[in-house]
Amino acid sequence: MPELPEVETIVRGLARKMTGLKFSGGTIRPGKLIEASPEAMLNTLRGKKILSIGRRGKHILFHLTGQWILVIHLGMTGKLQFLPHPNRQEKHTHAIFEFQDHPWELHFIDPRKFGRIRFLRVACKEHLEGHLRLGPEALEISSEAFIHRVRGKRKRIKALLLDQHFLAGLGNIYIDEILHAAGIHPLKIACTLSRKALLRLHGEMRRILQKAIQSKGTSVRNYRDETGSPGKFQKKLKVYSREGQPCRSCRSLILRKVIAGRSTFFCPRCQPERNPQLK
DNA sequence: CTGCATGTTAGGTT
DNA sequence: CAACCTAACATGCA
Repeated sequence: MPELPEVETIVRGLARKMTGLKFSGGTIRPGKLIEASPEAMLNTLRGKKILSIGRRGKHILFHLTGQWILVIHLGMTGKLQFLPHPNRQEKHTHAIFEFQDHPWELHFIDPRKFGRIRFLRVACKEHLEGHLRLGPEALEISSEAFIHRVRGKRKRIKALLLDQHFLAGLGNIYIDEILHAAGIHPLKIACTLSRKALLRLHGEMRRILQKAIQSKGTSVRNYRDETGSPGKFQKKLKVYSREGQPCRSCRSLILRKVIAGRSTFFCPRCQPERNPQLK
């Protein structure tokens, strides 16, 4: 569920409350969500201080003393909740982290278990990048670098933007919204898009991601921030999950089609498959 | 019961 | 090598 704006919202919230805290212990359920054993992870964590909390793509990064990084990916249904200690665990709580001299705890909850908690010791930024293997940040890449990166890519634009190795941070919801705002059909082959179209795509990507961060993310199903609050951007969605409803720009009915294995929503009029000036 | 779900990746095919 | 599709992961919801 969480894409860049949701992860960014969580990271900002956690950074405000957790920077400087020192891990004291906790409870970790063994399972696929956790690399390494719970004991090993708790032993490594104990006594480490949180220097900063950041984000790379959809990964949450807790930078700790001793060059350790706690990397959390929320998958589809993962949640992080910062709660007063002690707090009851939910049915699908997989880890609880506790802190020295601080009466709050961090819960990691994930019903579908697509999330991951990893622990990396990295000497430098390049080392971390080698582990994550992500493309440039969607909100950091320049328009020229973006256009350059699309060159030679014969993938459908929807599939290309979903690929985290190409660009990090976008997911199914925001891609549909961005393509609609840019007037680009999701099946267009990326490298056939004009320079003008790519400039517009880059601009709409920035605009929509920033607006979504301002709205604290999109809660269409079960996304919640670290306090349990939903986002507000779902009120501003123009195409996602609106199959059969009129386009808010032109009143044409929104279509749904599976592309790259994912539900894709688009307006056939605002996002023509063929170049409009050719017809 | 069926179908679907905001993510990622492995494996097979074209 | 590039790109496509499907399945798999595990659970909840309409």
